[in-house]
Amino acid sequence: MDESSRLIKEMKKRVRELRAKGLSLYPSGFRRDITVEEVVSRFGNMDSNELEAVTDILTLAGRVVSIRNFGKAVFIHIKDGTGKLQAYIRKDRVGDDNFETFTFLDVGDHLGLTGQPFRTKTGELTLLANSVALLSKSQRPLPEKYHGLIDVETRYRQRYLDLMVNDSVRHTFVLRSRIIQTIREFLGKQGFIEVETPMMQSIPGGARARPFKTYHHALGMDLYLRVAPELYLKRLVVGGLERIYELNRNFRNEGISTDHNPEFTMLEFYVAYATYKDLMDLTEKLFVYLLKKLFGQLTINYQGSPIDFTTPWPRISLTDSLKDIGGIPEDVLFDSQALRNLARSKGVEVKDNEETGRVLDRIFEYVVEPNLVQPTFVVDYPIETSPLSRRKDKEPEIAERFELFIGGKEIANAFSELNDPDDQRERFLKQASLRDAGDEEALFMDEDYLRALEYGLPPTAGEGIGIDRLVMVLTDSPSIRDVILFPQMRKK
RNA sequence: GGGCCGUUAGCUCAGUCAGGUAGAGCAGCGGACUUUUAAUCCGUUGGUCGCGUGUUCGAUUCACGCACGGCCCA
Repeated sequence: MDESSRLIKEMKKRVRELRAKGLSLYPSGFRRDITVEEVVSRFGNMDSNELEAVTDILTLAGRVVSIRNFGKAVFIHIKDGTGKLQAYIRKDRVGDDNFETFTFLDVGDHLGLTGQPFRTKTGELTLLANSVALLSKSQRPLPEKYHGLIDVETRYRQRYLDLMVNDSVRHTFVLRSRIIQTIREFLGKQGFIEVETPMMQSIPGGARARPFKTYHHALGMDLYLRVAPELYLKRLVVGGLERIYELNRNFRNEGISTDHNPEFTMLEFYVAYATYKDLMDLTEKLFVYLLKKLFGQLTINYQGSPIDFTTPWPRISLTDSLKDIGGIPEDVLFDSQALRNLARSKGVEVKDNEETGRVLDRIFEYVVEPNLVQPTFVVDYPIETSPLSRRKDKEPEIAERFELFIGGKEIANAFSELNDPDDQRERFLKQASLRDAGDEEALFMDEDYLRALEYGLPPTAGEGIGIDRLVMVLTDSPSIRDVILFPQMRKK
């Protein structure tokens, strides 16, 4: 399709002609000695007179993003990884041969420049060029300079164009990197070590989710892409790694939405000799560290709503949240049939054989979750939807578990780990029967994991934080696709 | 999986209601211009109107199907 474009044909034809003339369109070896950012910081606050005294010859490089040609002089803007700078090229200064470059220069080409900084009469800091050198020829037209690239499909499929043209996109992904770096920094200071566990697993485990399946030819066996690292991380705690984390990709074979991408980044961390309550405190500390480090304040804006991370955050039980925030009457909450009827009346799809805990979950997602804009811990989940969580000693049907909600999204899920191998076996068996009944998200029995538990997992608490959703909140992005460089797309 | 919306030049968008084979700006191309910055001025090229089928003398326009995308729901 692109190949039939007249414009691209023209550009490629010109490239052939230039090559035929012996021009090097992709030369190597050009060395810049300064970035745009450094030019601005060194010379940005000097006035015209001060700049005239500057004798430094600067060498920089960047992509040409605009050209204003005056015949015997040209203004261009170049953009490098640090910013945008204007350059002024006069024929009488760079010489006739060098100035020839502008007979074939396109927006999109990479250019190397040497020259001195000065201020134009409109006051813009500009490089007065001594010489120019083509560093890399563009053979395709760039999106328009004023409106930029808007088409979301092109932005996702050809993210490099999006990054080139839309500055806020670059900012979002720089911030994403800083968020992840700061999390690692925090965890390191807290005595955690980072580990890497298999992404290809013969028994996918650790979360209720349908896995992707693949095949290893040499081993002759099926493998699954992991839906969570959880079971491997807890094996490591059995082995004596008491504070560990993994920050990497999970894969879930489910629908795509503004909050879901099939591959997504998850932080999971485990602390031996701790409970889920300790993790609530640690989570608050982590967020305060992040917010202060990144923004210098604890308040941000998400999609028009202020979010205040000042601690402590409210802790509310699942049932209280359904009553007080969701407006579900108490008598309905504890009446399985009434609950199903209510769910259906609200348009929530409920299967007949579905556990009551799952029904509660779905109603929660519908009536409570969107309202949890400020950071909120929801605690006390039913054991039946928490097959890897420890029971509360005094309420064995309730798990020692919390989920954290921010901006109406589930950001984290944590619990005191179930370390009783016999109870865990029972839970796996329950899941296996769900799987037999057709529940493709139910957990697989994992004998090897049970064996590890039989050696003794210390009392441990573990937490998972969805990094993509966290980045959404911190970068004010409405869709997960805005924080994943190459979101999953259908093949075109 | 369902509903709604979208797909027109390289990019950003009109036009479609009411059928008669399509326009603008930017970009491109030719020309002028040595402090412009959405440069300006003169001239000019460029389209499988997402794909297919149907209705019609005639379809970018109407109908149906499909593809891709977006939002909402599941």
